[in-house]
Amino acid sequence: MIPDDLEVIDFNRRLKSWYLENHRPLPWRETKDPYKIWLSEVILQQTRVAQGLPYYERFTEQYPTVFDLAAADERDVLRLWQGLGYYSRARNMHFTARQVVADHNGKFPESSEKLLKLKGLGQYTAAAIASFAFDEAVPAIDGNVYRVMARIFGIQSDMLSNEGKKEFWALGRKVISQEDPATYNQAMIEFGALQCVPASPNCTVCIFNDRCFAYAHQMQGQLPVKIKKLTIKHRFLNYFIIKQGDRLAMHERRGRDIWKGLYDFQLIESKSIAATPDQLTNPDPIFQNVLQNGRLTEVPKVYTHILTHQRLQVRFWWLEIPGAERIDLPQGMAFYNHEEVEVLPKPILIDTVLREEGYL
DNA sequence: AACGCGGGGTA
DNA sequence: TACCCAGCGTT
Repeated sequence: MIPDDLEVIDFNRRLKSWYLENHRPLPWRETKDPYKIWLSEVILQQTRVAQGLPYYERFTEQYPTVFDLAAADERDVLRLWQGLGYYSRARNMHFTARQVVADHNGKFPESSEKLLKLKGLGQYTAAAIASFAFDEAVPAIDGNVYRVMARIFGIQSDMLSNEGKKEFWALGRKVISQEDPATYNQAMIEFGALQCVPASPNCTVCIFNDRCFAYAHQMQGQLPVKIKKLTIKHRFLNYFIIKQGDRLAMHERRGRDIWKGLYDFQLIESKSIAATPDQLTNPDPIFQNVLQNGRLTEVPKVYTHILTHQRLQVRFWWLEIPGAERIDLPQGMAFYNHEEVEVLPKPILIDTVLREEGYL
């Protein structure tokens, strides 16, 4: 199971040969530019290649260098990120771009240890950039690689526990090719993505089936071990889309909750699904005043929006204010015209509803 | 060490 | 449904 030096050499020879024949041509593999590699790695955190690819194209076009990204408004960065999820990635990326420009003259630090200090770069991403851009011999272990290692080498400890991670990373340091660490890391990731897939891998055609622990013991379905306790929270959101003319009242979400930095509407959260608006309580006198002055139209559909950790049931009401005279909006809210609404970063749910309602 | 953080694809 | 995806930051 734990390979000796000769086995490591053989393993690397076969892995690299497999990679050279089978890898997908992906744009971030054609460059040594640490900025573009960083961009791709952040985009691909918890994100499939197919989903991230168009975002990578748009970001490299809109912000070709770290200076361009650093000069951008966070709002525009979030808007370009819209739909990718885990929006703290975009905020941290923007923050780090500014830091790289301000503190490092626009050049990325050239070791995984230094890269690790940057916001948004964890052990995996720091190692990936260090090996891909600077050929540092440090293993980059993502979900794919955990799976490949657990199966081939028979690692049965929990890959989500700190103890388990230590074991995987220690073995990774032992197995990684010293001659070509960049290709080794790319190959391990690609092997997990294409051959050693999570469900029903086709082991009969696998180049490692003669030395794979999982295949020998028929434990592909058991490995890797991931012990996760995820509690899903049910929430009921009620949105009032305050509208006057073509303008909508929106505000930026703040604090410790989902969609931080994105824009949404007047929200009243309830303990259960609300049939009518008067079942919702909002003591804000300003909102009550808007409610008095507006014409309420309900969006008939109840939207169910699934996040990893929350299940949202969401209702919308249009609250149209007649005329054009100025009206006080609840704290933090402001009117945005059609063009502005379009460019504000919004949760994908909000974007979807505005489209289905014919506003966008 | 545990938890929170999106959205989409697949079996 | 359940699981997974080139994970990270906060507490």
